[in-house]
Amino acid sequence: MGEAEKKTVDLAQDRRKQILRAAVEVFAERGFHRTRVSDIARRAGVAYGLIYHYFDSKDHVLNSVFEENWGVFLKVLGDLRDSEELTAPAKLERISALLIDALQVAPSIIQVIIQEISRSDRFVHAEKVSAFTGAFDVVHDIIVAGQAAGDLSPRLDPRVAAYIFFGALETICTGAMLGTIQCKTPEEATRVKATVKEALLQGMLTDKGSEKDAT
Amino acid sequence: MGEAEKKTVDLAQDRRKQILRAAVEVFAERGFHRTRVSDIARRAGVAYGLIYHYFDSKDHVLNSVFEENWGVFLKVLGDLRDSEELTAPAKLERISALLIDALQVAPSIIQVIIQEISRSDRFVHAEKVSAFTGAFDVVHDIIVAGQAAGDLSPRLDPRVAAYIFFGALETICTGAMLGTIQCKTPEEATRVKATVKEALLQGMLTDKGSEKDAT
Amino acid sequence: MGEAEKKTVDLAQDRRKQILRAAVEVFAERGFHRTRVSDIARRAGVAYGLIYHYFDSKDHVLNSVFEENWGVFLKVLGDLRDSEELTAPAKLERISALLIDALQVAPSIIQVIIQEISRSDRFVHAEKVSAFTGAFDVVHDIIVAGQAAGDLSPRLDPRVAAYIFFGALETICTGAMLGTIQCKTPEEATRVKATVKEALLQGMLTDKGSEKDAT
Amino acid sequence: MGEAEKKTVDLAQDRRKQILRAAVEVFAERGFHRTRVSDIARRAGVAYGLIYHYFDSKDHVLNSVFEENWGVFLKVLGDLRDSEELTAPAKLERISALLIDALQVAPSIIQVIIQEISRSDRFVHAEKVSAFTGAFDVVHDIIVAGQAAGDLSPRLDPRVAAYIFFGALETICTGAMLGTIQCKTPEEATRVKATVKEALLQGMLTDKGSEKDAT
DNA sequence: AATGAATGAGAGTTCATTCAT
DNA sequence: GATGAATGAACTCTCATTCAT
Repeated sequence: MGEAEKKTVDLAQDRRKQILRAAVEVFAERGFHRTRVSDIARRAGVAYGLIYHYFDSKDHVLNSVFEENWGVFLKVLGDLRDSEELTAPAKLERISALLIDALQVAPSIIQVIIQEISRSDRFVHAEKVSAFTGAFDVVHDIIVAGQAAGDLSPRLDPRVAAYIFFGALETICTGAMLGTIQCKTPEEATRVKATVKEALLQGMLTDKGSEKDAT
Repeated sequence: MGEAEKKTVDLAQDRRKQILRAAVEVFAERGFHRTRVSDIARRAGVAYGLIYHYFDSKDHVLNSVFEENWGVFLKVLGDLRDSEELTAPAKLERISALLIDALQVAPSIIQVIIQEISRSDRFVHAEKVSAFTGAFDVVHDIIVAGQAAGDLSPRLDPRVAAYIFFGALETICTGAMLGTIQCKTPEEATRVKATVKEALLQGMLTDKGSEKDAT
Repeated sequence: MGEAEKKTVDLAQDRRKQILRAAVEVFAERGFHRTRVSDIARRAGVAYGLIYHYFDSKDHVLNSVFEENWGVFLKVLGDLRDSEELTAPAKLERISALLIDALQVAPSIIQVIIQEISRSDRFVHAEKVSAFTGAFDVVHDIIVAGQAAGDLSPRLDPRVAAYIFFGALETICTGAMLGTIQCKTPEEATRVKATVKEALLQGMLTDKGSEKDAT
Repeated sequence: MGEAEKKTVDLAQDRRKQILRAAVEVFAERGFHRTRVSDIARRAGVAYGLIYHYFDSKDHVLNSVFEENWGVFLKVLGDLRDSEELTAPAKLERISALLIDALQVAPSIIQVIIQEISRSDRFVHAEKVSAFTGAFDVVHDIIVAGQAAGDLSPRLDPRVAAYIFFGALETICTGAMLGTIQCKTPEEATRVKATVKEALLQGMLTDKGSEKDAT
């Protein structure tokens, strides 16, 4: 490939990324289905026709957002699961930290993924479900391994626990996006992480509460 | 009001309920915006024009679903908060049990509320946000009170903890609706409730895990 | 079915017919693909949305034109073939007369069918091809039978002859629609029929021409 | 003009021809309006922008196909008409032979011309009509002359007869392109020509059929 | 000459909503 | 009350054409 060709390809990739970035922004603001193709175009500063140069359809744009962002996250999750250096609780803590940090770096992307992952066409678009279940499976595996190692409570249904873990994180993302959870500065993020760790790992109870609760 | 008139009103109320029930079903199946007014009508067994006799618009139908169902739940939550007989942890446990039980009785309603509460039109429709924040505030208040009473960990940011609590329950609802969490029989429900209690209140860690984690 | 319902059905059928008539007119004038759905609507004096009440799509409108007109013609052709009272030449003559008469009664319909039967999406829309081959088969059968009875020249390839027969008629239709063949009055029609009969059955040659041509 | 310049012009002409050839192929396969400019380009192995160096528009490409192919045919037809060595029937036979032979050499070109000549845009693009009427006039003139010479039946309306003649040939072309008329090998072509001659000149009737028909 | 990114008019289709019956 | 025919705004997608490189 010559220099000139390479440059052209790069430019094309840039345009693609530019459109994708714009799409993420407007999807985050208005939601996928309230977003018109022309909204994406306007935000990207291009004609709407151009979007069809780079993507097959509006749906395809969303899918690309998923693939090119969630895929990376999934990869990291997978590596984490397979790591032998960390205990299960440490892995879970790491995952929540990852997500909360991502929230600071790229809140829109997280928002879109979280929002649209559970869109009702989920029954139709298998990729999205599998995107979700992919991450779910990792957490599920970590919990099972943690129980086997004696680090996590054997009284947890690992499947339900994985849902709880994800749900907690998802809602924090939503809160962050709504601005009802402050999570912009490193300090704020640290505070959020601490609460997640406390609530999910140590439990919300104090010893006192725990005693009373001894049913 | 004469007998005849009263009967007419009752019949009208029946029709309204009939449409609302149908709406909940199809909203649950397809999501609000993928549902056509004619879908609701077909499910209800009426002509679609009739829906405009009882509701101003399609949006209005959804709002009614919220008001007439979530409102009831909110009332119960409020009463629970104000109860002086229960500790904060017991109140939280009660709330999760309420929701999980509701999931068995009226899964569609829960699904619709959960699905649409976090929809992107939330910025537009204030009722829905307030519907959500109404419930959120209750949980928040309970957590704050629990911390004050020494029953709940003072290390929790109460706002974040409330989100975590809600998120966990929300995702369980989603899992139940997707069929990936079994929650139909009383036994299954009990098991789910137990995991929620264990994970959120006691924490996922065992003592062993807890020691290792003593950072 | 009550009177009222029946009337409603009739009115609906009327609207359908009204749209179909308008469609035939504009298809004849501009061709199918140059015709916008809104053109049909304007001609029919309705909103374009209404067309989608009665037809699934623009394609469907065309298909309906085919089915509801060509189908009738095909039926007549089939009956003609099966008639035992007429010789093959008489049947062919009858067919050409049928078409030329139809041209006076409903020129637009004939034009649309002729024009669009050979549309290039013919490879896609099997109905139209079969519409054509249906008619073709009848003529083919008549020619074969005529040869067997000794009424038609055994030197004809029946398949090619059927094409010739149809092509001659088709082009006359085109000419009539272009206005280059006068075929409006009964006298003109008679004259056209006579030439068709003369050219196709007797042949264009005179005896004199025939002798010279005796290769 | 220097050698180099001339070579450039030739190359330019080659490119033009290359595009035109590609256009004919895809027009034949998909029809003019279903063909995208990019289809032509892909088939020609050039960028679609280049087509606009050689042609003003997509329409212009089609027009060029007409002019540069039909024009040649028209010239031959004109010469044939003016020939004093052949009788009218011989001329007609020659024309049909010309077309059927062309069908073997360049079926796509014939197909495109036949298909698009009778398209609905005919009212818009005068060239195409005149292309058609040019050929029509020749046949018309030949028939009139043949009648005057006593070689062709005086009972024919020469205008209608010319249409019949053309229509027969046109449909044979269509059949050949659809593959329903075998016309590839010289033997097959001969057979087709024989049927055309028999049907149009001698007539389809046998003497027996002729007697019965003596109305 | 050659490329293909960029543009935007234009077309088909959907569906919430209105309203005459 | 009840129906569904009728309307048209809104939206996605196509593709001929232009133009900077």
